[in-house]
Amino acid sequence: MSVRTRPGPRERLLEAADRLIYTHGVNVGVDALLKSANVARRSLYEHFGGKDGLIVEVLRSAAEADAADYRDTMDAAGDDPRARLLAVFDRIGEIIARPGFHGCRYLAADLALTDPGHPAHEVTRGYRRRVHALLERELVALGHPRPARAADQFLILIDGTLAAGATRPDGDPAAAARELAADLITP
Amino acid sequence: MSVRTRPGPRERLLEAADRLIYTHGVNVGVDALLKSANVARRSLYEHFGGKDGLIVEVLRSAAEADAADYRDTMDAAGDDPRARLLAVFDRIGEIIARPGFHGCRYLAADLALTDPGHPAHEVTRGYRRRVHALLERELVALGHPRPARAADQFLILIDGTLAAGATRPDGDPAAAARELAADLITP
DNA sequence: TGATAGATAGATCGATCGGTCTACCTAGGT
DNA sequence: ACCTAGGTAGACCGATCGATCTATCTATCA
Repeated sequence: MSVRTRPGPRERLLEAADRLIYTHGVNVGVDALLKSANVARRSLYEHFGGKDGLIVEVLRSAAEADAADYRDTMDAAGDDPRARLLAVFDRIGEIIARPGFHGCRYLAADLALTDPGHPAHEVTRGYRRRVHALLERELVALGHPRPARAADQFLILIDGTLAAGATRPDGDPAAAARELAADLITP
Repeated sequence: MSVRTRPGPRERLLEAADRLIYTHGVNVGVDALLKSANVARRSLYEHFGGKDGLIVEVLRSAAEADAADYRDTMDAAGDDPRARLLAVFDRIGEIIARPGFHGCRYLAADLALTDPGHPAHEVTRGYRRRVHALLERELVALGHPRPARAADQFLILIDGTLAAGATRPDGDPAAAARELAADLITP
């Protein structure tokens, strides 16, 4: 009643797995996930069917949040498509600087799950398509002659920036990539 | 005598591990490595001290070969620093198109080995420094005003290209990145 | 020829893996 | 008051993990 309802085992598992899978990789043990979430073993298999199902659901909800973050970032930058696009790299700079950052979770999942048939790949592919569409929309508004190709190039810059942030913490990869992006949208 | 001397267990293990670790990730089992190399269990621990030692040595020798590949690629492009730098992306395009390609092995290792103290990270860091130095050397020869920063940007483009090649096989990320690189070295 | 170093094969170790199962408990609805 | 659905706790399963060990074989060299 007066006590706030404790999140159910499904929510607790998603939250704990989101954190543990990012920090320890998808090969983190089921026991560690259950212990961190304070959830019974059985609940995992009831709600997600197994570890793979949990991984997929974690990626799906993270993708939802990250896509919303892209939208919010661009909306906060105003109406100018150019400013909206460049704001993405400022945001990525913040993300890289966050304690505990060590790379793009979607790329990490794709590289770690070497079975090309793993359902997680569909989730990451869908996420990239969404980001590509967000970028392309701005590039169209900007009147870019080849918006689809330019969105490809933006994604290359984003992936490269996240990789650089994970492996070469010195320097400011987001600012370096922002320069390249500015060239890309400055005729 | 007339038979070519069979490579020793160390060489066979390195070759098999290089292949299996790239295709199945660093979490591939020791048994699979031994079986693929036709090597006794004991030999692994004699030569490499353990699985981690083998991983480190595999990355080290791969880094040696890849650094040589960068040099050869640039040398084959002639003397013009601009041509030498852009040739890198043509080469990466070939690598991405190779059957079985699924991303940069060094980034995959860094993302999979979540322990920041794992000795493999030093190897990958050293490799990136070598590539950075190779690029910066050309940028200096080109008279680029900020060669170190430009080399950072080249590495971002390279990492992004490899990531795109691994996750979005459609399109031609190497060509897209080459365009950005050309802008970067065309005042 | 005999000694030695290095390789092979494989048993074995404790730990952990993902997954299934039983037993108990508790909150909500009738 | 009772039933039921969903949760917890934890034993248990076979498989696999990385690593250590013994025992045997083989090539090379003194």
